[in-house]
Amino acid sequence: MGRTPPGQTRERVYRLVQERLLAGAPPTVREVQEAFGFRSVQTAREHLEALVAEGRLAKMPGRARGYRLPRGSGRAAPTRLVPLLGRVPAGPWDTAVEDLEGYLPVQSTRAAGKLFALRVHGDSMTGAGILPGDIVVVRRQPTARSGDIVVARVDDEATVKRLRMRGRRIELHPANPAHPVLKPARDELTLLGKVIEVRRDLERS
Amino acid sequence: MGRTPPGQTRERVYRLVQERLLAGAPPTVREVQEAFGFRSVQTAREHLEALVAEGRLAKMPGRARGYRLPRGSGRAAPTRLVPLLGRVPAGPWDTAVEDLEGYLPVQSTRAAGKLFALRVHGDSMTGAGILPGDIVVVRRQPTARSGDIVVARVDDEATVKRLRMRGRRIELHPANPAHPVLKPARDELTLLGKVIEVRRDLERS
DNA sequence: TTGCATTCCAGACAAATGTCTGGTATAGAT
DNA sequence: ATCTATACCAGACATTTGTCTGGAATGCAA
Repeated sequence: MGRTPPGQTRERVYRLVQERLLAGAPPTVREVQEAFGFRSVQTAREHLEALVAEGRLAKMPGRARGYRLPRGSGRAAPTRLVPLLGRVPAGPWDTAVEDLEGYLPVQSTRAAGKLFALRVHGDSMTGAGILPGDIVVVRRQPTARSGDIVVARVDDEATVKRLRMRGRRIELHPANPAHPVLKPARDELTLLGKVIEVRRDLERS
Repeated sequence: MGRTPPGQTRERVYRLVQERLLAGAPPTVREVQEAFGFRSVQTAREHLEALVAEGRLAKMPGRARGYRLPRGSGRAAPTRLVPLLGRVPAGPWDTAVEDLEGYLPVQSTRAAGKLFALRVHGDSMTGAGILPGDIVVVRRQPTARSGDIVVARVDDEATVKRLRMRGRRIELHPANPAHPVLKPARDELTLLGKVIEVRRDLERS
């Protein structure tokens, strides 16, 4: 019947798909139909196919809930859910995955290793812009380069520090003059991983 | 045949579902079947139903791709794709949504207003742990409380500062002694929104 | 042994869902 | 007027997909 102005409904369909994608899964054609009160499935389908033709949506023909956002339009880097651990993994990796506070979505280009997240305690890295309460996303890796900010366990204590290589010696530098530089012996130190992202929530405060 | 140890395959099924959910849509039962080489659909279904019974997954019975993560298990707060803007929105909101660098997933409890993200230029907030190159997630709102970190436009220049109310006067405080406190007149200032999250990428550096 | 739980298989049914054919109505351009 | 494009409808068909029934193999405990 040509009721709504051209392109107007189209836009709302696009937004619905985007919304549903983030809610967990894209809508079915019939869900779109009902969401807009179309009396025919085909109407919803035409809008969706038009969006695909415009390049604003991608689709997997035949598959249920086959409409997606096209590549590069948001999730260029693969997104992963990373566990936010309450305590630092103590023993072997598997055992400590118990007490977690939740998960947070992280985009990582090198999604290779296992990622986890930690809440920072203490103010030893404030000079590097890492404040108490911040969350650091860590990639588990046994080594790191000088200058990297790392999470390490020294004497059963987990800390976030900047790694410095002094010849063969390892130093852990805080970014706060009130804290000392740690110079642990090799066997006192376990490198848990490298900090690849820092996050701070300012909403609940 | 009881081939794999108890719970082992279950764990991998769970991770597959989680992975697919972030990739756009949860898998179908038969996709799980094929991913693990099961020769029966039912085997995949049993693993999925077991995960639901354990409370690790939720499902919408009958619906295609009906398996989700249960509430509170990661996406307690709804996740949204937030546009990372290259420049600060100049005119009215709609016009400036053009040049964006991408989207990033953000969990927000109060998903009320519109969110956008900006890359920070300059070192005026280093004292508050916001460094040059950091990304701030901003909730668009016309007002803010004293003490909030906000994004404001002053003289066609966008800045991130801490808002202070001095009686009826508004002051924008940097967190760096090298920068001056801004005391703009009412009509020189446009409050774009409140910073609700800070992110720093340490991977590409 | 018996029982029970777990893991897996074979084959089918039924609901959900993508797709298609043919049509109406309105607006604008030629 | 004629043509074209857009927005929509009606009814169907075919595939995808969730679900079910019945069973077999393995390990563990009573």
